[in-house]
Amino acid sequence: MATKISQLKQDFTESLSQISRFWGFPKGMGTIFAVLYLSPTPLALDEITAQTGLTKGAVSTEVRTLARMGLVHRSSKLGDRKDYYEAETDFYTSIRSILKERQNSEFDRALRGVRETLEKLESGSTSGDEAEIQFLIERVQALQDFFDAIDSLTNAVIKLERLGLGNVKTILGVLK
Amino acid sequence: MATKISQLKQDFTESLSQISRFWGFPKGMGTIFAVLYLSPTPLALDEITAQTGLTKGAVSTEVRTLARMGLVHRSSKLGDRKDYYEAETDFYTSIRSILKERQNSEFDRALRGVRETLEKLESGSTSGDEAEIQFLIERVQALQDFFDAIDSLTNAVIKLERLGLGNVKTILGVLK
DNA sequence: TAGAACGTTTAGTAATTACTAAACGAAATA
DNA sequence: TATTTCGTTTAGTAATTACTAAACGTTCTA
Repeated sequence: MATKISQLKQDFTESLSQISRFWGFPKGMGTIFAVLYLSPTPLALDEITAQTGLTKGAVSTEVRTLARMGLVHRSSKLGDRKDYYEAETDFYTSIRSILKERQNSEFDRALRGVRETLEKLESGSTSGDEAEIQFLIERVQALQDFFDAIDSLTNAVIKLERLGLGNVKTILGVLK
Repeated sequence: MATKISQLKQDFTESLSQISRFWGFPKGMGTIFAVLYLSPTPLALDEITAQTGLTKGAVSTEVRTLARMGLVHRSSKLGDRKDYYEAETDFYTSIRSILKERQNSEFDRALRGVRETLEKLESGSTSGDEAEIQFLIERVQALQDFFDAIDSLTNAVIKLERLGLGNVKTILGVLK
């Protein structure tokens, strides 16, 4: 027996909401993206509110952060005051801008904190038991190295044109 | 002028808390890990509560999820009823178990949801405008491909012995 | 067997986050 | 200039999440 399109869209939207929430983004963000992603044409704010059940306010703010992350694009029609939004369909582009976005965040400040701890320890300006200081240097250094590796990997991904299956297999092959 | 060790530890711990929160884990989890990570010896539950300011209950539950993720290890001393915890220091090991952990989660269920949507669309059992169905198939398929790529990459990382800086540079070189 | 020393669970609270409803401002239209 | 049509902001509420305090069960010790 046949499934209705509307039902499928709803299921899909629900799945994307979950995924969004899982990655620490508001559920509504996933919902909005899903609706835009399944629309062949750009949608205006009101149409989004209608299809998601969220309020104008919520859609307004969340669609803005989606745009900042590069997951949706804002456009406008001549002689039409409305803003229109459409989903980015190239995820390799999206992932790059998301990662970039994250680089200037709280996260980066925290990373700097770790680096500063390390620098202070190494500069010899720390008072206390010498053996303990040596131990701390080792540990913090190891963590710092790890962060650096992640950072390199992130930058690598940012620079990639496409993160296709072929490339992934190449990576595996090289490293094995 | 000299910085006190205790001050440095506190700053470091604060940084790790932020990082933890940023990745969607409870702040306290980062705090606990930091305390363990900076300790040369395994710590008992009470010592952790003392150094973090959290309560026994909170430490008990959070240390358990840390253990499940492979970020800390539980041990015990002979003739001592206490549990002792120490931090995993090989982050490449940790990251693998975190990723594994995540694979059997809500997230995976959501992914399956997307795949099902695609299968229903492709099976021809969907009622509705044919052109629209075709459009939906394209879109959902593209997303599915993306997820598959991510999945491959994740599995690749899981299989890696070490994700050291050298390897990352190799990846970059190969893909450029 | 009573008591102490553990870790766990539970029930409730505090803090955070996601959202709503409504006021608002700016731009277009009458 | 008054009115409509848009998007944004704000102030408050609902829902979720992180945590506390205390009861609890178990195992060891006296």
